Amino acid sequence: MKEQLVAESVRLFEQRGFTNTSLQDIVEALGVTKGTFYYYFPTKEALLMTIHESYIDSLLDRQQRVLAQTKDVRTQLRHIVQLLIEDIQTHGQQGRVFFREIRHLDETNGARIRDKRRQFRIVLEQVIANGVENRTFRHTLRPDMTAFAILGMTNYSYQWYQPDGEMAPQDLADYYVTLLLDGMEERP
Amino acid sequence: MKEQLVAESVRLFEQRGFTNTSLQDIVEALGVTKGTFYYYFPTKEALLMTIHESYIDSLLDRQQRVLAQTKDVRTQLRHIVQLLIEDIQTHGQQGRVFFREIRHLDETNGARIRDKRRQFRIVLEQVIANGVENRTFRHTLRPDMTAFAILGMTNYSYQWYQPDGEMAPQDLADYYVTLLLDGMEERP
Amino acid sequence: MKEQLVAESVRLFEQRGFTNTSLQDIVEALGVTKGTFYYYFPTKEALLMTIHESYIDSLLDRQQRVLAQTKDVRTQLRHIVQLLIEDIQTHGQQGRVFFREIRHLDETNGARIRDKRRQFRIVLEQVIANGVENRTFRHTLRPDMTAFAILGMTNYSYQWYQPDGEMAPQDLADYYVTLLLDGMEERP
Amino acid sequence: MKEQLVAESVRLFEQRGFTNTSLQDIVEALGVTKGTFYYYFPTKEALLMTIHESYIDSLLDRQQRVLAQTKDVRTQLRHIVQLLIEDIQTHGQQGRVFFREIRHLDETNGARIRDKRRQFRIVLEQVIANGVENRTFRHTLRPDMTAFAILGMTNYSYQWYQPDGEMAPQDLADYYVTLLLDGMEERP
DNA sequence: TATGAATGAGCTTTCATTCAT
DNA sequence: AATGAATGAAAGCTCATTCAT
Repeated sequence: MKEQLVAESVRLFEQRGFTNTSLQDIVEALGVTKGTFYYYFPTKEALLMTIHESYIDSLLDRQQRVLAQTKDVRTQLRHIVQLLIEDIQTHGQQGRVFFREIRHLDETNGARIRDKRRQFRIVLEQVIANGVENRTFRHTLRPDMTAFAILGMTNYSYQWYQPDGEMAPQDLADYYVTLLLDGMEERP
Repeated sequence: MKEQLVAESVRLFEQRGFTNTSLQDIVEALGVTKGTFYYYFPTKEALLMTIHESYIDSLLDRQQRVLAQTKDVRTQLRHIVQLLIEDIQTHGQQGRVFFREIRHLDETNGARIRDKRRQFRIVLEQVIANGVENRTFRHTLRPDMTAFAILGMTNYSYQWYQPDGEMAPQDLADYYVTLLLDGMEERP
Repeated sequence: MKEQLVAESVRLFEQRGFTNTSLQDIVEALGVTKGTFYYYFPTKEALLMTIHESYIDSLLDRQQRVLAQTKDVRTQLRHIVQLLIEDIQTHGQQGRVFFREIRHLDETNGARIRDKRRQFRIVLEQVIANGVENRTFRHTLRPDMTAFAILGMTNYSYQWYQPDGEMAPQDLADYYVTLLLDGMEERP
Repeated sequence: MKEQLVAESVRLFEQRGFTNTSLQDIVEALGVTKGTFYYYFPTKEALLMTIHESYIDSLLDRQQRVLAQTKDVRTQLRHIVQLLIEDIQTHGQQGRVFFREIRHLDETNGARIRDKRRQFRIVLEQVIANGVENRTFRHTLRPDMTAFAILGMTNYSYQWYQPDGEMAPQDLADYYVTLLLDGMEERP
């Protein structure tokens, strides 16, 4: 039941937004009553927090596994981008809720999630910094802003990319990595 | 008065979000009453629409001016990125409201804004396509996804970039353009 | 309207208690809507505070006037008892709400009201102390506990005394004062 | 378990009031579940009734024993006052709940408790009436109103008297009895 | 004897909106 | 051009109670 509540909420939050989805909407969709909801969650915000935390924890976890797999920074970068893009297919709704509704967490919870997001970004920065150091990446690269650029690119995909269209997630990820590594400019 | 209402709303919407800002909050901040608000706007959503439309119209307008200035695609690309990044300093709040609250427009208005956003993107795509055609950009480039990548990168800056920090908007824009054109990889 | 809301609330709170009276009950009794209530009071508790404060302020005010009228402690005592007893007829409902529902004020408001109640008691203590000093009252009298005794006696009247019965408020007050001054014991 | 439920409830009802204490609060404080509660009590109100009835029955019982001990009305009066005052130390919480929450009993139960309270008062009235008849007490005394006065005095002590302070319960009882018998006035 | 899941009615509060003035 | 009183629908949340196990 708790899982059903989470699943249904993700669906509705993604469609209508957190504030525009009432508890009534959620429980009605499941054919239960509001009392049931409050048996499992102390507040509506706690439900949102559950969604956020499970999402970011999963990302962090998979990011760590990527790092453990290989020491090659190009491959690490590629896998992190893949991880994010392929996630759209499996957890797109949850991701969109995650990126959009963080503002509705209370101070404490918001800080906690932002902290974990920062962790993810810092790991990415470190990968880039390592690549700069071992001369895989250009020495003029700034790891921080480059990480922001990559995350902007991938996160935005949640808004427009349809994984069931002509282009497979893997292809989009590859395209982005190539774009990032080689740049736009034609070279002889 | 109408302008004051818009200005104050932008401030509040950015801080607390559209749904979490009540009309009461807005009019109280200006020391007027709700009646006043309804003299100038038929609904709360109409106010949001005003904010959205003025924002995107201004962007489209400036984008057109960029295109008129030069025919060099590299320069056009550079100026479009600059336009978006420098906008953070002057209209950051409005921008964040724009990116975040579009969902609260009604069907008609939402469609209209999305349409104008699409226009902006398509122009960017066209610039890229032109660059591909005249061999400035790599022939393997996909204009659509590349445009999305650029927009993701720049839009995300609204979330993290502090224009009053160590790095000037112009610098960030330059960094992004270089990153886009040259890529990350070290080349001999 | 605000006064009507207060008046009706006093009636209902006295009958059913504060917690058992819903806003719905109050506004329904007046034929208005809940919105109307919240136009005049920020919370239900604020309404209760209004009732409490107006009650105790009135008592304190009348107590001061009693003190100003005469310097004779016997008369002062008599008038304070009269003040409390006669109040049952005019403000019995409000009084019962006052004695009963103070617990439902929040910390700040509760403290404020308790403070004013204490003031009333301390003035009474002072009257008694003065009487002891000038040998009107027995030198073994303890002003504090005697004041509590008097207040217990009078306050309890709000629970059982029916001012429209055979005994007029003035008579009850006189009876109590005599009992207090002379005691129960038969003396030759 | 039943006794634990009662004991914990008394504690909580006294602190927060009957309506403001949820069953959840009670069972949580004991580390059991709501089902357990409903095994022992059919309703929340039944629990309140148990508290009331055990309290008043005990008072009535002790009052009867006082009467059986002596026929001297002065002593009877003294012992009844002592009984009530000393009770604060041993059953203050229960007493405060008793005086405060009777309104939350349903019609039948409320009537039953009020009836027993009346019994207690009537016995007290009878003691006074006997004293008047045998000229121990003044012939102008009205037993009914005098009983109310005494009860007001003693009951109010539950609100302010701290039995662990400087004054022992026995002392307060003695002080009150002396005040009642001798009055406040200095006599040569 | 006790649990835990679920109910449903009711609660206080919020808020966009209306409208006579 | 602006006010202030009022509305009504809906929101998040609480809680006594039920019941199969």
